[in-house]
Order: sequence, then structure tokens, then C-alpha cells
Amino acid sequence: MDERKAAILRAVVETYVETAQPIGSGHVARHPDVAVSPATVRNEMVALEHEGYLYQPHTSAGRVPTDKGYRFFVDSLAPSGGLGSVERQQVGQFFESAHGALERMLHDTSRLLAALTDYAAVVVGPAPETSMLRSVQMVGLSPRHVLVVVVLSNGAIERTTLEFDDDLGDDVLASATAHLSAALVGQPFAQLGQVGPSGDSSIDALCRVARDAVAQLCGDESDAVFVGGTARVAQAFDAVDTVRNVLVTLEQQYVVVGLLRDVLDRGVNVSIGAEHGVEPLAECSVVVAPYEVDGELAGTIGVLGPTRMHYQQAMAAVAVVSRQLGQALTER
Amino acid sequence: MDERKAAILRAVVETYVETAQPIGSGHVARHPDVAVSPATVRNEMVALEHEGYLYQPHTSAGRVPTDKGYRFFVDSLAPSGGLGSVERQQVGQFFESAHGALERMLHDTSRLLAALTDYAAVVVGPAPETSMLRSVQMVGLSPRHVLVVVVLSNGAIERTTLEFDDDLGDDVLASATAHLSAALVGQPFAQLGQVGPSGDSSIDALCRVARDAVAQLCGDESDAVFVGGTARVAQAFDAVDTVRNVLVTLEQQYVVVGLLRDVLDRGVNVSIGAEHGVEPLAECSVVVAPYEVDGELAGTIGVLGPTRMHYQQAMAAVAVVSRQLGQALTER
DNA sequence: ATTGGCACTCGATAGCATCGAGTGCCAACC
DNA sequence: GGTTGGCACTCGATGCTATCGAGTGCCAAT
Repeated sequence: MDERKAAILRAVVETYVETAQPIGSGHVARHPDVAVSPATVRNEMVALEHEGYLYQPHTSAGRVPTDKGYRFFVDSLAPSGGLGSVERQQVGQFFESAHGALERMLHDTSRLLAALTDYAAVVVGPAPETSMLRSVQMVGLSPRHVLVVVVLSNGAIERTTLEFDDDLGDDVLASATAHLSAALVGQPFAQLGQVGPSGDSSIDALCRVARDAVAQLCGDESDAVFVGGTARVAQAFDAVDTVRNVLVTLEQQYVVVGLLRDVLDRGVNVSIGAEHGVEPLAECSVVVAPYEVDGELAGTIGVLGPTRMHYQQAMAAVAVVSRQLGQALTER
Repeated sequence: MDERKAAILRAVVETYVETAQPIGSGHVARHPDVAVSPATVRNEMVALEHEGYLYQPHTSAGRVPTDKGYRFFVDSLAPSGGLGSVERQQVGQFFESAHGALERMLHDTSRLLAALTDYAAVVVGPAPETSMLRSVQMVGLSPRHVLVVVVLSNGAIERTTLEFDDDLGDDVLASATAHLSAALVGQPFAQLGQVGPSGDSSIDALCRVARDAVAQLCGDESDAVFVGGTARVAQAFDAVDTVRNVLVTLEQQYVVVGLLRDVLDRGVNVSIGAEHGVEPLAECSVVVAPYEVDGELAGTIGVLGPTRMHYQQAMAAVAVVSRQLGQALTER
């Protein structure tokens, strides 16, 4: 792939991203980075099509980039200049005034990212696996129902309800809470130790049940996914059933989380079209980035749009927001 | 409006809901409840159109119900026979195995309702206004950050973060928590009393700040809205920009909450088309129902679909789910 | 190797005839 | 007098054909 072909490919991608129309040789030749005649462009385009970078919807139509074409374009992108000043200010302002509970903040972050890029945005919360227990408390909801509230070091709050056959007194609950606290606080959420004996068998029983319930909480991470800006999917595609497919898929949070994880595992931060295996999202690209809290990899954010996406802007936005989000979460 | 006209109107609505095609006199005459000839139907239809119940997209097309037509249809609906057995079982099963945190449950309920009706569903959580404080706890996140966690009697958990200029010791936090607890637990969330003096000025200061922060939490209810099944909006309409409009509006939670509230305030549980003032949802109808926890009005659920909605089924589903949800929340 | 020229392709658009579902009206009927 | 069959009429939908033009592939000239 010589430089001229690359320039032509870039021109096609850029123009197609803008116009959504197949691009003919004439348009490309008019592009400032391409200083050759339409005929030459045509010749090169034939080669590019043969090599799988372009695709012709039908004879006598212009060309459209294939997934491979976008891939080349993205890989050859300069490390990016970052966001425009308006957007940068928007991000700054957001994280200045970011407040409230972790979930709220993640939720709002997904909206921010959607607003910045004009695509749907996903924010996956800090994995509970790496957190420590900061606090455990049992609260009686009714004589036989106990709510166990756990505060994690990442700021998340998990909870679960226990049900018992016998009534529990407030004093038992209080002592059990103290005992449980002493045993578990400071331990990693992912591998809680056992709770030692306290001398009171009913407290021990209560603590054991509570410990197991808390340990179980670590597994389900499904609360920690926030998808924002889904309405923008409807703007990105004009085939109404593509919209439907994508929206349905976005509602299945485990698919989304898995998708982001897979992309990151593959060591890239852009996945284009069919590269990720999720069939209903074959017409979508995903731009992802992890974020770090306290220097530890904590969660992931991402943007999902059509393959014909404004990659440069999306990548810049995702990069900036992930950095800032990590920073904001580190500070709390 | 005599009985025959009503029957004709009903036939038009029912058929149109099924087919989405303008209904001609022939189809109506073939309807079992209408035992007259097409010519008679035509005469009646002219009258119905004059009275504003029907509307003709163009000469030589069939008729389509207007909002007023749907309204008559809905109002003349028998109090409903309830859900089919499959759906009923689905609901039963769901509430059997309903578990986990309040938010999770409300979220899942919105998905259940969407699955039952095949429209988008909204669940508004129990208003914190009516709840009592069940527990208050302060947890140190860092030397200068304190997380205040509040458990309410409706099962909700609210939290807020405080920031201080001086470091706080764990012991101060613990005593302050105890003092704050003693002062606030059992009080209504909506009108917290002041915290009396404890004898230690730093504890008093901390408690005062915490109390005010908690009191402020009561105001913002925005966490407690769950919209499920948004993808179904894309199935309900085929104009892609209607879809976009509706989705954008659904993302603005305060609009949705306001809409449900307004509808209920007007004392009905169905709002058709332009009846509610929300302009982008002019092509939508809403079916709502409140639910009660402990005999107290607690929250609202609703379903949002096209005006050409299967009202009977939607109303039945909303009714059943609201009842069951209230019951499930009462039991916890 | 590049380019201008040229015949060719084929989707898009427009014009036109046809079809048929549906209407309004009227006269006939019970 | 309400109901109905008959009938002329309307008008969107469908399908056909012609035209247009953006774009192509190829070739010969530079």
C-alpha cells in the first residue's frame, strides 16, 4: 500500500463519513490531499477494491469503505490532536461539578460521552473485584428481614436482604453488625475470610449467613452498566430495523459488557463492524478505553456508533473522558 | 351516539390496531358485531367523522380513529377480563423470584412490563417523601471524605458524600454516627428534626452538616425512574424520526415522571395522543397506574406505546403489575 | 506511469396507464 | 324512514417505460 493509495482511501473514508453517499473518483480527485486525475484515482480504486478496502454497491456507483478500509484508516490515524475547546470545556465543567453517588456519576458520564460524540455511550462501573470492604451494616427492615449494606472502597454500595424464620432483636443485630464489621472490613471484596466465633451462637449464625450473602454479591456486576444516548442510534441509521436490532442488543447489558471486555482483551480500543462477533451490531463500531482508579484498572467506557463513525472525534472524547473519570474517581 | 355507531367505532379501532391500515366500510360490515351493509356503515362513518371520532387520510381511503375515537373506545371498554394465563404466570413467576435491591427490582419490573405489553415501560420508584429513616451511617472514604448512607423504610438507599477541610478520625466518625442515628432514625425523611447537642463541638458540627446533606437528598428523586423496553419504540413506529423523537423524550426522565404524574393527577389512567401536552409524544398513548405500599400510595408504573395501542391488554398488564409490585414491596 | 476520451452501466427520477379499495349519492326496497 | 344495492367517481398504489446522470472500465495518446 503506497502513500497515494492510502491518501485515496483516507479521502474516501473521510468523505463518506460526512456524506453517507458512495464516493466517486471525481470527488476523490478534488480532495486536496489527492493531486491526480479522476482516471488515476479510478485505477487505484480498482486495486483498493481488489485488496478489500473498498466496496462498490453496484456497477456505476461510487465506492464505500469496507470494515477493512475503516480499519486501515483508523490505524493510520495520527495519535490525534484531542478535543475541540468547546468539548474540552464541557468535559472539564462536568467533572468540576460531578457529585453524588457513584452510580449517578457513572450514569451522567454516559450522557456526557453521548453528548460529546453524538453516539450511544456505555460506562461500565469499577469492578467490585478489586475493592476492599469499607463498611458492613445490618439494618432491620421488619422483625424477620435484615438489610445488609456494604460500602466498598470504590464508592459503590451493594446490598442484599436476608430473611429469617425467627424474630431478631435490634440488640442482636447491633452486636452482629459490630462483630461482622470487625471481621470483614478491610478485606478484599473478592475473597472474604470467614467470620470467627463471637461466643454467641445466634450472632455467629447471623454473621455466617450475612457473610455468605455478601460474598455472593461480588459476582453479579450487572448493576454497574450505564448506557446513555440510545436515542442517537435512531439518528445514526436510517433503516428502522437496524435501529431496532441495535437497541435490542444495547438493552442486554451482559452483551454490551462482554463486547467491551472482548475488545479490550484483544488489546485494541476500536472495533469495527464485524470484527467483534456480535451479529446484530455488525454495522456498528465501538471505541473503548479503560479507566484507572488509584493506578488500578477499574472499568471501561465506550462509544457505539455506525461503522461510518467520526473515529477521530470519538477516540479523542473517549480518551479524555476515561482519563478524567479515573481521576475524578481517584479523588473521592 | 347510539349503540350501532359505537359498535362501528369499536370495530374500526380494533381492526386498525391490528392492521395499521385505514379501515373501509367493507371490513367493518364484515365484523361480527356489525350486522348491517357497507352502505349503512358508510352513512354512519360520515357522521362519526363529522363528530370527530374518525378521520380520513384522503378521499377514497378507509378511516382511522382520531384521539377522540380512541378515547371513546377506551372509555367504553369493559372493566377488562385481565391477562391471559401465560402472562399471568409470567407475572407470578417474576414476583415469586423477585429479589435484590429495590432499584434492581424496579428496573426488572420495567422490563417485565415491557415484555408483557411489547411497549416501552416506565416504573417510578416509591416517593421518598413518605418514608421514615431506618438507618444513618457515616463511613470514611478518605481522611477528608465521608460517605453518608441512609436506609429508608421503603427499602431505598440514599447516599451522599461530604468533604471536609480537616482530617477526621474513625472514632469521631463512629460517635457522630451514633449520635446522628439516635437523633434521626425513625423520623420522616421529608421533615427531619434538628440534631441536638452532644457535648462535643466537632461531632455537633459534623452531624449538622450530615443532617443537612441528608435532608437535601429527599428532594431529588431522579434516581428512581426506570424505563424499560425502549427498543420496542422502534417497532411501534415506522417513521424513523418519530422513533427518534420518542426516544429522546424518554431519555429525559423528568419529562417522563412529570407526564405520569400529570396523567394520574387528572384522575385517569389512560392518556391518548395529544391529551397529555408533551408534544414529541403526540403519537403516543400512555397507560398508567399507581401502586400502593402498606396501603399508602407509593409510586407509579406505566406503559408508553403508539396511540394505535392494544389498550385492553396494556391496561390489564399495568393493573396486574402495579398490584403485584405494591404487594411485593409491602412484604419486604 | 498518467491522463483525456469514450462507450457503457444502472440506480434514481419522472411521466403515464392501470388497478382497485373505498367513497358519496341516489333510487329502490321493506 | 331507515336500509340497501347500484353506480360513478376519487386517488393512492403499482408497474412500466423513458430519460438522466454520476460513475465506471478500458484504451490510446502523452
